[in-house]
Amino acid sequence: MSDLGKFIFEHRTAKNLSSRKLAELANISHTEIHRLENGERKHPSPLVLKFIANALQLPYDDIMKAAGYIDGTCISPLIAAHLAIITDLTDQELEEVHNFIEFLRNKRK
Amino acid sequence: MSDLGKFIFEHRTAKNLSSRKLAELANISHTEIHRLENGERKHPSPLVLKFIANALQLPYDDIMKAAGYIDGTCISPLIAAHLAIITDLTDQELEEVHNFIEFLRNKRK
DNA sequence: CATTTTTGTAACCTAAAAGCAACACTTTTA
DNA sequence: TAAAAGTGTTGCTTTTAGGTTACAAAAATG
Repeated sequence: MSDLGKFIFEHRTAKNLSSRKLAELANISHTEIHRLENGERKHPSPLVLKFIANALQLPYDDIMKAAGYIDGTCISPLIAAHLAIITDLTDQELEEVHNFIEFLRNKRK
Repeated sequence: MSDLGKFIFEHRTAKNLSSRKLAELANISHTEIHRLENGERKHPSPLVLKFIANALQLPYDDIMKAAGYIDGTCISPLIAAHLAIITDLTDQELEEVHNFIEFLRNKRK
């Protein structure tokens, strides 16, 4: 079973939804749900993934990640702006920042 | 012209590439480039977008954003991990981290 | 200026995504 | 326990993404 298949199946069953019921909520065919869960659909369109994410009340990015369409994590533009400060740092510099934060945290106690 | 169309056209011409040349680099047909730039393709697959991003030497997330497939900004898992770390810091501690980053940046020169 | 070469566009074709309908099997429910 | 509704699965059909070829206009080269 594919990564995306597991993702949909787990969350669907966790909500006690049949494939038909999920399909109805997502406004797609139940057949498509079945194919996605069984890895028979190689390249599903982001649109149907969005419908399914909405129906399952899950973040769109999560299902896109499960489908292998994006890697990493998506964040809001607001947080991204604050984060932009450190985006030019090297991995080693990030490591130093990491240590510094640990130092700050220990200083609390 | 669509958002994605503008995106591809601007970056292609900025690199002095013809649609045929870009298509060759991306291993897709030049017709598809044409259709994407003119907004004739409603739902392009993320796969061809990835090919084009690679050919144009641009981040995959940027073209996905232009296509409307993701919103917000995508960050690497590494940076995401560091972001998770600082969520519990106080404003004053964040200020100290900020200063520390400035210090690191100055140390480079 | 004539002739290649490049470029954008359109017509046609193929393959894959997605829907429709029917099928067997299970679980309700009266 | 028999009818009915629900569930997973499988052909078949429709639609659309993407490729191949062809063609006309523009640009380059002699």
